[in-house]
Amino acid sequence: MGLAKSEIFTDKQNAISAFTKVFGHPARVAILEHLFAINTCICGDLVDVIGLAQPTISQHLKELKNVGLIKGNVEGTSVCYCIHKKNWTAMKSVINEFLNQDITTKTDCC
Amino acid sequence: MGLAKSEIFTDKQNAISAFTKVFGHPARVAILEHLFAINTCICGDLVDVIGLAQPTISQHLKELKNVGLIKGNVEGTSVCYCIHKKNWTAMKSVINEFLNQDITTKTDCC
DNA sequence: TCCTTTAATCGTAATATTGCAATATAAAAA
DNA sequence: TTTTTATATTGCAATATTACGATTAAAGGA
Repeated sequence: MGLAKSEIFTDKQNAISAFTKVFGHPARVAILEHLFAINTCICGDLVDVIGLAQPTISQHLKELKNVGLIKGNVEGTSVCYCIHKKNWTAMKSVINEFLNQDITTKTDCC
Repeated sequence: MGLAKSEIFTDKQNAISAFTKVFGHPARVAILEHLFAINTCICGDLVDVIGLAQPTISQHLKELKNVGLIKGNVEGTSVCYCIHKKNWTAMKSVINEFLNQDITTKTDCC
């Protein structure tokens, strides 16, 4: 298979897994951290910062763009990427709702 | 390949991606939501609740256990699973630190 | 126009993931 | 002891992911 049966899950469950799936690779975590750390947006030097080949970085950027967490802007021969603030904030509230489920009233079974 | 070059990333980056990777499948999100919703711990009726075959659920539970987010307790012929509270809380702080990076001072490039 | 720079895309190899049928295991019940 | 119940494991097929070399595309400069 290799294909998740997403049709049997809720939209919210699929949304949570879609966002977190993108975070499920250290390169994409590193890319996002760099985008946050650098005040001005970044393009091709991600290749030097991360240490993966250019096509690999380009592929990871594409996945980040596909879920809407970054956006790119063509500037001459290079492309400037940055965090998509609005979508990042929206994603945060979805993930936080999931992470912050009430744990206190539950009794451990083991 | 299909294999992430985890050695070129920091421990924190790898930890973030390890946790979120587990959330990157709707079935595991659904399992965790159910474990949170049911006050008493749950074992095999996850198969009915989720709608995947028993070996598939068992496999997802294994992955959740491997990252330490749930724990299981054998009770007769059945196994009682529950959230590993301490590890869940620790995971939350790691993920939250990543999600809550300062976004306000950054200027959009596009 | 031709070259350089930058990034995307294509093609492909290696590996991982998802899902399930079949089977194994282990404890309780009959 | 045999049977039932509950879960884990094995094996496998289909698909996805990761990574990169080679190539392409598009803009700027010589």
